[in-house]
Amino acid sequence: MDLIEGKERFIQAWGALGSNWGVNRTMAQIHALLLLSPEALSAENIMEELKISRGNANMNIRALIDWGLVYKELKPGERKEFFVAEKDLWEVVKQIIIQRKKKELEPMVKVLDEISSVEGDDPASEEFKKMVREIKLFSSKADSTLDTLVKADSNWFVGTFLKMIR
Amino acid sequence: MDLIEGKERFIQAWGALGSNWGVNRTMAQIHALLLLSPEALSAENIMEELKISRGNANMNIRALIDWGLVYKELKPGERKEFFVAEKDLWEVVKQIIIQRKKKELEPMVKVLDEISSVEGDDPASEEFKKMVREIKLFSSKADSTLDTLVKADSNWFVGTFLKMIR
DNA sequence: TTGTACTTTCAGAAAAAACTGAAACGTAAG
DNA sequence: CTTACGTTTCAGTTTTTTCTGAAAGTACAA
Repeated sequence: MDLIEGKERFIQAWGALGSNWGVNRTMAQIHALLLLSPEALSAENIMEELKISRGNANMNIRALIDWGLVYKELKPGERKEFFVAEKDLWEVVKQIIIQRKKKELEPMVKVLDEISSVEGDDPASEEFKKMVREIKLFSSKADSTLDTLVKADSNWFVGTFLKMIR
Repeated sequence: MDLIEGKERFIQAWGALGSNWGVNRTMAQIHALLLLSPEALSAENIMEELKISRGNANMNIRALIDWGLVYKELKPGERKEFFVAEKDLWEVVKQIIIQRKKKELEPMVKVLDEISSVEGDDPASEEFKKMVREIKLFSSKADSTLDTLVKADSNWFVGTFLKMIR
């Protein structure tokens, strides 16, 4: 397998993976391309390599920046913008956790709070409220566990964690 | 807020959450409905409550069973099949981890193995191989961490983990 | 064997998500 | 001010995903 082919395979695989992670296919492919690229790339470079339109490239690059997975880089003298990926994978995972926690877990907790106030003391209502309380408890625990995880650093994660819990 | 309304809100919210977790909206709504239901429900019950077609109900129920999130329950004397949700949320999360690890992480590791054999010792190829090795290392660690996590039991998760890592 | 009650399948329809390309916009240099 | 170079936006189109409904399949009982 040669380099071109290898890159291609990786970009495809990373794209497929991303599409299950709240990151659409193209967004993940752009990230993959940047991950493999030692130098910063311009929007044009990305459009060419992935054969996508300017609009698509621009929108997905912005989204990656919002997710904190890609950074803008301005070269002195150049008017064009260049982009580099966050290459520390633990950092990438952390960013995804942070973003998704905010976008998913927190709204869920809000709904749970609201619906825990259903009226009625019949068995069905009591049952419902009990289930809601349980889910709320679990969510809060998940929330704070993720917070702690995100504060932990890379070395701790890859090194100590495993030994500690065995 | 009354019970009907509360259930409705919960089903909507759980559906939205699921759609970001590799579980489609309807599948997650069926799971939500079953979670709230003290008794097992038939396909018909589910079709009515969620206003979906028989085909859709059937396909999503099967998928939930495949994911290990819902169980079939046969009532003696009844020909119809009934369904109950796995109600232990830690069990639910574990199942999702197991399934997604298999469907996503493992194929990724396979691709990484393949592409780590790119030929060429020019700087670009070396750079590429270095990146691939790093990603592979990270993936393996994630893989075994998740394995360990999945083996741990619910009480450990909700109780000890937090204290341990603080 | 036939009827009945239920489940499964799947082609086509509908809905949702992603992409394109061109026009509008912003900004620095001339 | 105007041109040149680059970025952003978004209406319309394409692609992908999900859903429907009817037909086919299965299994038990009479």
